[in-house]
Formats: sequence, C-alpha cells, structure tokens
Amino acid sequence: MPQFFTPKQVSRAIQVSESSVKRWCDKDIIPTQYTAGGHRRIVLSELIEFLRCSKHEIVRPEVLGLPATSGQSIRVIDRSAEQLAEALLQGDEEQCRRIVLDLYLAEHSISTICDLVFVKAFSVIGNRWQCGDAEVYQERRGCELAMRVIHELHKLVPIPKEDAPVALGGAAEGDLYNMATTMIELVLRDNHWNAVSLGYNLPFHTIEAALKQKSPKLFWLSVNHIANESDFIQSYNQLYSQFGNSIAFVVGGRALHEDIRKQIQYATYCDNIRHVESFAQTLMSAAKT
Amino acid sequence: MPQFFTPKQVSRAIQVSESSVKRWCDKDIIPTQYTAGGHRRIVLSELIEFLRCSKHEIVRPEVLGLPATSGQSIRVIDRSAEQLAEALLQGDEEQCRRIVLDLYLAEHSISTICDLVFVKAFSVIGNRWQCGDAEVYQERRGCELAMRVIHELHKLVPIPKEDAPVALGGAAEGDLYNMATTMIELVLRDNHWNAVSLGYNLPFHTIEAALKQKSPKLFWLSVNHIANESDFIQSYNQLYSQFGNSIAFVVGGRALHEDIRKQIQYATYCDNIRHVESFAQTLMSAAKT
DNA sequence: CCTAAATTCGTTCAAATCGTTCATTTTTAA
DNA sequence: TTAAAAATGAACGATTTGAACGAATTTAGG
Repeated sequence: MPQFFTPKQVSRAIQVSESSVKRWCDKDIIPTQYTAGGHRRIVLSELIEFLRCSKHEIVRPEVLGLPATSGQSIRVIDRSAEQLAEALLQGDEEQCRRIVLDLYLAEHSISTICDLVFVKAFSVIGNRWQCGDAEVYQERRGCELAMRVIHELHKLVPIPKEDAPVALGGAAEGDLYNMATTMIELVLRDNHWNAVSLGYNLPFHTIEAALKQKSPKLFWLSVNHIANESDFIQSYNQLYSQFGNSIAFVVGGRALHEDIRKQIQYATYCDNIRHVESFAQTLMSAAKT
Repeated sequence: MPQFFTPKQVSRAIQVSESSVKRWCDKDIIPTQYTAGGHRRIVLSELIEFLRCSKHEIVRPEVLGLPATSGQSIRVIDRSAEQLAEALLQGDEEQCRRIVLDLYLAEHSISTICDLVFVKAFSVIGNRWQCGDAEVYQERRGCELAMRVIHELHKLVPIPKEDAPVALGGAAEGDLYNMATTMIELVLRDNHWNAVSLGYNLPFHTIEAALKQKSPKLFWLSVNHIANESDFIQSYNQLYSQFGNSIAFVVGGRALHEDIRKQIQYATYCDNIRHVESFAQTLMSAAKT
C-alpha cells in the first residue's frame, strides 16, 4: 500500500543494516527522494527495481505492508500457474498479487510471467470449467483480478521516453478479450516501446484512423474471436495493403487458425507473448543500426 | 483564480505529516500565504517549486500524486470533466491521473468523481464523436486509460474488513461495458462493503450460481446493452423471484428504459453512481440497527 | 446573520532519522 | 597465501519527524 519507505523499514524487510541502505541511497544504487529536512524516502517502484537487480530478498514483507510471502521468493515458475489459477478462482486478490510480485522479484521477465503464469493459469481455469469444477463467474472474476494485477505491474515499469518508437494495437471488432492486448502493451513498454493498447472490439475503420494519425513502427492485433471470417479477412487485408509496407504487423490469438493465416499477410505471427517480445526486440535493434 | 491548498491537503499529496508541512511553511521552505485568521494557504505554483528544489533530486510528481491541476470547489469539478475528456482523447495518462488524484486529494468523494468526472467525460467524448471531432479509437483508448486510473483509485481505498457485508454485481450477457460495474465496486468498497465485480458479459446462469454461493446482501446489475429484450426480462425475473427476498437488487444503465423497468422488479433503480452509494449506505445502516 | 460542526492553529514531546566515525567482515588482486 | 580495497554493521549526538492537545478559525446550513 504505502508509496514510500524509510531506510530503516527497507533494512528490516531485507535484513541488512540501516547503514547499508543509507549508503546505497547515497551512492544512487537506490534512487532516493528526500524530505525538506533531508530524510530519505524510498519509492516502492525504485525499491522493487533495486531488489530485482540485487540478490536481496524480501524476508519480512509485512514490514513494508506488502503481501506476505509464503517464505522465499519463487525460483520455480512451474507451480505458480496452478497456484495463480487457484487464487483467481477463489477471488483472492492478495494471493494473486503476492504470487506475481514474488515472480517479478525473482527476476522473471514480465513476458515469461504473462506466458507461463497468466495465460497458463487461465488455461487451467478453462480445464476446470470443462470438468464442471468451476463456474463461469469465477473465471470472469478472475479476469477482473488479473487485469488489476497487470495494471499494477504496469506501474512498476518505467515510463518510456518521448522518443521511444511507437507501438499500437488491440483486438478487432467482435473480440471481447482485452487481457492479451493489455499484456502486450505491458511487455512492449517493458522493452522501452511507447506502446498503447486501444482495447477490444475495435472496428477496422478506427484502426485505420489510428494508424494514419499515429504512424507507429509496430502494430499488433489480437484475434480471439471472429464473427465473420470473410469480412475479417477482407478488412484485414485492406488494412495491410495500406500500411503493411511501413508498419510491422504482429498478429496472434487462438482464432487465427491456419486456414485464415494462409489468406492474410503479416510481419510475424506469434503464439505467445514472448514471441511478440522477441520480434519487438529484433525490430528495435534493426531500426537502430 | 489562484489555487490554494491547506497543509493537510499538501501533506496527503506528498505523504508526510501535517506537522512537517506546517513547519516547512514556518521556516519559509514553502512560501506561504495566510488568511485573515492566520491559517496557512499554499499556492500550487509555490508547492511545485518547493518540490522541484527540495534538496537533491527532482521529484516525480506522478509518484507523489501531486496535484497539478486546478483546485477544488464544485464549480471547478465541472471543468474537470472537460479536462479529463481532453486528456482521455489525447491518451495522456499522466494528465488523467493528475486530474483524478487532484480531485481525490481535494476530498471529493469517489462517487462524485465517478459521476461528475468520469461519466461526464465520456459523455463529452460521445458528443465529440457525434460531431465527427473524435475517432472511435480515441474513445476506446480512453476507456483503457480510465480503467487504469480507476484501478489506481482502488488501491487508495482501504481493504474492507472480513465481516463487512458482501456485495456482488456485474454486467449481463451481451453487455460489454465493464467500466460502470468496476466503478460501482470501487464506490461500494469505499463505503466499507466487501464488493466484488464479476465483470461483464455474464450469463444469467452464472450470476445465479454466484448469488447462491456467496449470498451477498446486495447485488448490482449494470445494463448498457440488451441483445434480446424478452430473453433478458425472463431471465432477470427468474433470478429476482429466486433471490429478490433475501438480496437487495440494484439495477441501472442506459439500456434499462422505462418499458423494461415496468416489466421487472428490483429494490432500486439508479441513474448514477451516487444513487447506488446512497442506497448502499441506507441498507447498511438499516442492517446495523 | 447566526450557530454548530469541522478544520486548522500553535505548542509540546517522544520516536525516528540524520551524518559521521570506526571496528569488523568480505571481496579483490598481487 | 597474503595484503590491499571495499563493503558492512554498530554507535553517537544533533536534527527532523509525527502525533497529540486545547484554542482559534473556517465552513456549511438554517
């Protein structure tokens, strides 16, 4: 909850001496703000960033008012998805936050967390539902919770610079799933793109307007549901013929099966978030040289 | 008109004690004006100057929740909606955050902010769109931004106690707008309800399951779009006949026009978020006595 | 205009933090 | 292996902070 911490709080949380924390602040290892009287105040996001880059762990998270960790930070990501699925099904917001924050602190990349934890958790939830072990409302509530946690991760990612390359994306008309596109926005920002999600259920004509006005370097389209396939293909191809030369089209989503992929053009098709990340990294380094 | 802040407001904004702010005023670290009765009044520009110059580092206003726009008063809240609409259309996340946090720090209630700022801003955006001054994607991006800010407000609201009365709600099947239901969740939590939004596009059968399993004291249903009216009415009435006696049904949304309202039963119909808040307050105080 | 409720004032005081120094432990390099 | 360099943790008086209090001021309504 709290935005700021004193050196003493931080020192107790990670069990080092207060002196060390103060020294790190002075050496700018932990970027620090100061009160008018000269007392150090450490911002949560800076602390998280520091913890990720150092080998220190939060031994006593309760000192910082952070969700209580079960013990040590999670190095093994496998079981996390199931744990998260359980927490999402139960509607346990604290637990969700704890799992994700722990993984983030353990230096797992955001894209990995998205793929192996979030996406996988919802796959687990889907299976449960098919077995009759979960209600629809549990899945929906889980989506709400997940979106909230994703937004919180968003705040831990540094704000992209003004001159960062622009990326734009969303989910097309008829597609009601905006979690994927929000995750892509998050991961691209984590990779220093100026990424903006336009949300879901986007008519093609407004995508066209957005691409024209913003002229991004990268455009992503998440396709989880297609109302009318031939309409979709026609609209998409018109969009691609207009911008495909100047903008990298990244497409993905479970509705884009092979039949459809054969009929459309794109720069890359991605099965998961890490594919998107890799492509974005390649594109950016190519643009630099 | 110059924008004044009291030491208490400033202290909340920059997360120090009121005593410290007062002391800094007295030491002339923060240039201060005084009322006839000797109360301190801090001008926004001086506050920003203080934060910039205070000791070492430049302050990150977005972290501090620094009020960066106009002050309080009901007159100004009108303009806030237009300012927010502009910021949402531009996709200016920082500005959105500042406007809303500013209003929050000026101690406007969250329900007021929802009604007179968020809802109104989207009404402004709708008008712009009708005049051809705004693209659809700008509105959609605005929704994404607004949701993010609402989630941030969520974090400022204290976690409800375990024994707080339970409230549950969402938007029915075919309804894709979850902003209203997320705002209701937020406001109810602000009123010490254990409120949970199940999201949007909820089939009635899963609402039934949720009500059965959670047995809340209050159930809200946001209705902004109805695919098939007779189906909706039938499903709703079945739900009401099952739970209407034990659970307070709160309904609202622009799709619930008079014709439909005549054919369904509910505890209250709400035109805006403050109505929901009032009803919830009444319900809670009634339950206590 | 007046009253009542809410806010802010000025003050005091205990607790926390500051910067600094120094002995000890850990790491690095010869 | 040994010596130098660097990092750590503890201690100190001086300073800053946050919380409390009755008194004074502002604000909201009738």
